[in-house]
Amino acid sequence: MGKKKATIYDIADRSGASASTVASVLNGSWQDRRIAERTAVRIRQIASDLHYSRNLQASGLRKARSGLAGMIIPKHDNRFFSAMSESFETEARSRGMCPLIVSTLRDPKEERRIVATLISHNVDQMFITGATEPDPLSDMCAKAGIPHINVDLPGTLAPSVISDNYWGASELTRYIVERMQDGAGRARDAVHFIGGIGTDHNTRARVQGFMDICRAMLGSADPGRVDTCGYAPEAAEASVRALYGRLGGLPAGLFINSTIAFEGVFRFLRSLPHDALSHVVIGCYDWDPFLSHLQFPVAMVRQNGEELVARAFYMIEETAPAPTVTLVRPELILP
Amino acid sequence: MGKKKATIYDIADRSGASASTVASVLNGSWQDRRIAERTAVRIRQIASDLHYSRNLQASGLRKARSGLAGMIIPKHDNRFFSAMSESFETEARSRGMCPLIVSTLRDPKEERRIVATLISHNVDQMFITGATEPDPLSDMCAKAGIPHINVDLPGTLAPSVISDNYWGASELTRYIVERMQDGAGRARDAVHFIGGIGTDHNTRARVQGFMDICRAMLGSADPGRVDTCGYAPEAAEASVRALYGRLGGLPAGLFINSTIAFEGVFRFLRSLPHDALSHVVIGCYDWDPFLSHLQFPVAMVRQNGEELVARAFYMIEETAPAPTVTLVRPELILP
DNA sequence: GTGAAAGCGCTAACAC
DNA sequence: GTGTTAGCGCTTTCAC
Repeated sequence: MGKKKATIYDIADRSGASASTVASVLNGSWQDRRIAERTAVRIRQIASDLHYSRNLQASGLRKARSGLAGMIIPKHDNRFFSAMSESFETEARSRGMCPLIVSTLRDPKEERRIVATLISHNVDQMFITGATEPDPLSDMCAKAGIPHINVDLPGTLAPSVISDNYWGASELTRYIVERMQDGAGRARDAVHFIGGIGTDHNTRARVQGFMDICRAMLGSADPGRVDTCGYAPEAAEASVRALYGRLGGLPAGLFINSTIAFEGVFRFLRSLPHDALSHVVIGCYDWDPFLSHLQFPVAMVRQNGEELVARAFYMIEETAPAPTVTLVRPELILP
Repeated sequence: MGKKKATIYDIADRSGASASTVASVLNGSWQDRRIAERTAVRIRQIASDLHYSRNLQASGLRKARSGLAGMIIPKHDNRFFSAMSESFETEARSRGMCPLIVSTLRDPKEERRIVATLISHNVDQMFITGATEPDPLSDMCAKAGIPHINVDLPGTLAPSVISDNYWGASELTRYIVERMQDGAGRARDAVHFIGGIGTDHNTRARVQGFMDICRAMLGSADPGRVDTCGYAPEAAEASVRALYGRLGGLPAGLFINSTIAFEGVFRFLRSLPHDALSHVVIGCYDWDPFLSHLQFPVAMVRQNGEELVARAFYMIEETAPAPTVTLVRPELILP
């Protein structure tokens, strides 16, 4: 059964029509060709009898396209990126394309290997999301003549659509500092930044926003209050613990840079007596539903993955887009 | 730059070799053809000068394959499925295939549409994961001659690899009941099951395990203690609240069927005085790292997505596999 | 060790 | 309204 897939020739034979007639009926171009309704119906009937399925490889080869919309992401198992995947699928499908999403595990070498594979599969466009080194990838796409765009992390060779990390961090910091001031005058009256990677573009923008607001609202911004200890929970846990030791207690405010880092911080906080937490204002850059339900309130910054993807599609469809950076505001979610 | 991609003919022209020689050098079959090392080197040099990239569409068309490993999943934005995606990618890549993962949003119609698309793209194999109606999809794959397998939810027309839900639920129930017995003799000394969909295969298996252990350990299993109220947090929250009202307090044990349902239950529990929770034993079928860090202990069942995928690959590579069901044990994670 | 030629399934230009 | 024909870029006999 169905050993060999039926082709338009099989249908042409059975129907007495020619291959091109069959093809145009089956690929939707029959209106233009003014094929008779009767012919079309007959052909479709036979096609379904034979379980015909169009061979998009052959079609694509001929048309020099594939109908595949390619996207690379760092990880599938991540709320932010998996939400982007879903938006990407929706947008791709609404354009009649099949989404092809592949993860790179943040490895620059793997990024290149995978982009090469997608190019070989003739993807019609490439979304480069969260790439550690976007420019070499842009280069590869350019050489293959494939429209492409950077998402979430910017590059210099193609348009980029990224979160407004500076704005998000500023707002979150402002929220924290305002709340802190209710109990001003105490010692340890500063806000501390924990998590992220110092060389990462997004972390840098967030630190910048954090520092600027500290300077504006508190009169000073001490770099010693920023610990970009990485994203690992263990590192973040160690970081708060050390901080707690140094200060002899919790600081007035905590800016945690990602939910993953938050996991570690939370582990430490949970070990403290309950009322130790009552005076610290906590904010987390990134969103997770469970954080809304803890014993203490947490403000969060939720990135707008959907909008990032929508804008990226919009931009990639421009002719000759300039390598500009488009910022998309995240949302501040208050407890 | 790179407007038109280079083909083997461009390289043939420049190198003086024939297209077939170039092709075999560039696709790895040159060892068999005993192409001279010198020729190979020269060709590869020119290929890289021209930024040649193999056209897998043309290659696939000719070889009647695509190099694509297809998988459908219900959702990307889900810990379990996104973890499976990562395992799937690893396995696919190690076989030299490109993973093509598409989500269906649990809509049977969309499932069929997407499977049809993947078939049109000539995927070499199809992994049908968490499909609400797997059999029609099997049918489509069979007619197209595509090896396929069901994962996570079983079908009757193809081999299936699924979690041992009965075992997982039994173990979780046993854990809960054993702990409950420490404080036995109280009223409200029963364990209640909340969440999931009664008609869903997996939920049914879990309810079965739950009931069997209740019967074995507590002497009776009251169907009134099972509320498959769906997966929505709101529904689950309403369910515990009602239960609390009926019993005049919390039951001795709670079996929450999924982390999503848990979110709702948690919302209610949090509203209770802290010591109200000290006597209830809580288990959650499914795993989320944040649940390990709550104010009260939670036992969890963690499904082994990696093993599911590994087994599925193993089975799909069998010749003429029977439509058997392979069970993979989840892991009980104690607080 | 290498080349010539046929053909994978489809589309598009042109013919009638 | 529909048929004929020439490829898309590659692989694969078969020939030498």
